[in-house]
Amino acid sequence: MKSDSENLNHAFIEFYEKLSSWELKIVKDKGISLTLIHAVEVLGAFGAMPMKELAIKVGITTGTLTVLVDNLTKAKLVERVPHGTDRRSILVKLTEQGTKLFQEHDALHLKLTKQLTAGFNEEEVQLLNKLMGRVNNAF
Amino acid sequence: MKSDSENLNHAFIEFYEKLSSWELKIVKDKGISLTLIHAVEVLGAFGAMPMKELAIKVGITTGTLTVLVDNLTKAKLVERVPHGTDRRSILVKLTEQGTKLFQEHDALHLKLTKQLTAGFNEEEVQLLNKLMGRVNNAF
DNA sequence: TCATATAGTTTGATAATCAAACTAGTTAGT
DNA sequence: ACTAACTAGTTTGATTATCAAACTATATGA
Repeated sequence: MKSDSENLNHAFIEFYEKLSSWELKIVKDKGISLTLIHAVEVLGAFGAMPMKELAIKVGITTGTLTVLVDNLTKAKLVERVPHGTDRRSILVKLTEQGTKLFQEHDALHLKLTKQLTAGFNEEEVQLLNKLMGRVNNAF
Repeated sequence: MKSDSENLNHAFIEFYEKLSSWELKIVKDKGISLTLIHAVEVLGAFGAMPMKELAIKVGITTGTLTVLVDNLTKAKLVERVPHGTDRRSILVKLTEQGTKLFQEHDALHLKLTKQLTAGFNEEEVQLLNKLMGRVNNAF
């Protein structure tokens, strides 16, 4: 007999795996890489941030990020803006077009979320949101 | 004011992002790739399966998977076993050593899950498990 | 001031990945 | 039963992603 924690752990893993596959499929269809959309998602969710911070959040080195941001800049999705007080640092910021991409992607996520909770009533959605919020805060 | 679905959607995305970063860090520390551990996780969770099915679950082409399974085989983590009825097909199966790696990784996940739900009582863990189970089934 | 640390870039090498061609085996329609 | 169409997996050739380490410019602390 498995413990409650083990069951929840496997539910988390299953969710993560399925969401990974979904996300991978979405981005491949658009011909972009998972890392690229991940960067856009982070910038969309947290706002403009320095290279270093973005690299850590996305899970790549700053060297790799330099190339990625070069490409994103060429594609007019982000721009490099000077950091106010530290002249070594550079903020990466979504352009209008980049924000649009983020919002489109976010809309796809929302559609999926609604689909996944189609059998839920309002209270259940709120409850799950509350529990997941507590999980996220403990991260 | 955001709708309940939007809030839940963003909770899901935040959870996914954080778990991605966590997983990436774990595997980088071990010097293995995200795709490799993903394959091991899928095999550990679902059991032996044909190349094609594994490729789809992991989100890569069968060509890429051939190389990956070659490497995993060299590392004695998986083995190719004949498919019972279809001689074109090959099952990829975790070896004893591969199963051990899976279990070690799973233990890390469990530790994280327990940490994330440290503030939960037993009923809340069960409830979250039940809700996530319904979400996973709707995928 | 100067040594040390940090942010970002560049470089050179390696690993991951894909699409397309290929081989071997299966299935369906006649 | 034959053959055409399909499917599973591998190989090949090219491209892309990635890293570690060296490098430049700026910041910080003793």
